[in-house]
Amino acid sequence: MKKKDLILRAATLLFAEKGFKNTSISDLAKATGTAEGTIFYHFKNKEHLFISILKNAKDDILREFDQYLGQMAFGSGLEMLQETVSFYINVVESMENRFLLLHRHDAHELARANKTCRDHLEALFNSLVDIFERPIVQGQKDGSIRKISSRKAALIIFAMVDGLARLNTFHLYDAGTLYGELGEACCRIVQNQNDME
Amino acid sequence: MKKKDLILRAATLLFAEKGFKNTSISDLAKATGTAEGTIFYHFKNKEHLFISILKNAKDDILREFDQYLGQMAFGSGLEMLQETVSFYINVVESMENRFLLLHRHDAHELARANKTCRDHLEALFNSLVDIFERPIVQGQKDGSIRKISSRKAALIIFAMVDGLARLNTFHLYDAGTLYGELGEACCRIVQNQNDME
DNA sequence: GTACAAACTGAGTGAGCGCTCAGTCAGTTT
DNA sequence: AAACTGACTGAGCGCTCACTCAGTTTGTAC
Repeated sequence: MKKKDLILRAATLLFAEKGFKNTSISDLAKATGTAEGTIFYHFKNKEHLFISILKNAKDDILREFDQYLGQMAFGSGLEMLQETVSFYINVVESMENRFLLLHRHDAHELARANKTCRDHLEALFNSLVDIFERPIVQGQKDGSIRKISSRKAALIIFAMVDGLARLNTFHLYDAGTLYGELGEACCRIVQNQNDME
Repeated sequence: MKKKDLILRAATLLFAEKGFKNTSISDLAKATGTAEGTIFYHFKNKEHLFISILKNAKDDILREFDQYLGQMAFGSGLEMLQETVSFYINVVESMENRFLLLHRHDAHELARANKTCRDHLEALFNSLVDIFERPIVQGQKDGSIRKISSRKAALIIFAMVDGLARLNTFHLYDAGTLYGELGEACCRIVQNQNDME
């Protein structure tokens, strides 16, 4: 079971770095020190290999959030939201190649043709939005967050946080310098304020 | 000069729809009713063709904003920002294939290896952020927008608006239902409020 | 009508691709 | 020791790709 894991690990890196189409089986074989045939012994074809990686990435990402958010206790929903946002940013950085896989177009392309792939992607997307929705719902109970559609607020915050993370990934802007403003922006979007209509 | 334009137009569509790597010269020749050789007569190679398209897309997008924002007058910077956001959303939809070109990973990939491509992409990115920064600066003059780094605020709003537009493009969520909340979120992020520190 | 260049053609080329398959080999079972 | 198993190999197949080039057509000036 050694080579199979080697292949999975190397493929995650290469697909994230160079893309699915731009990574050839021969690249993968060289990177792992295996024969090309070995790759097809373990995975039916290149597409199935990609889906295995996608599934792993999904599980890894969600496990990371479950572990962190499960052990933490928060004073208010708003506080929890703030923590979630900054943890999300950290996770994108620490699991850079997993997120690169998602931020690339490859997965979305495959999803159009392949049901399994689409299901994994949608499940992951929904779970990520869930992560932001949970603190919003709690904040609405404890009064720290105003009454709005929790799903819509979660989607907007997700779009903002993930959009910023993507700018970072593409090296268009060092998003690190924006994290302070990011937290403040989130607060302002959802928090209760007496003088607003 | 007829066939050259035909090729440019068809390539814009196909690269946006299927991606750079997934579109072959033979696809392009079929779509335009030309011979494969004609494509190489007009463009040195596939990469140069892509860069021509990228340059055109950049010019088209920026012209669109210049035309609209040049002719309009706004009551306040905050109002102008609101209008800019909703206009941005409209432009992404009406120029879907140009933005798809940017929202795909292809351009960013090429940018890593090709200086010209990187310059075009960076110029476009900076111009897009400029579009959001301008109303913020004005709003800070007329008092409708609080004192923050205008660049940082513009980046955050750009990340949010473009992130939402991308969700739409990838059909992960019908962002149309979020546009009301989007405008409100922008307001809350930047507007002056007496009871905030 | 002739001359010449620019625009265009499409069969052809070699490289690279995903994938197959007959076969090797170490380790386990009988 | 014979039979079997599962992991692994790499030459090779059919195919697609970006790109070339010798040749044809079209447009223009005299």
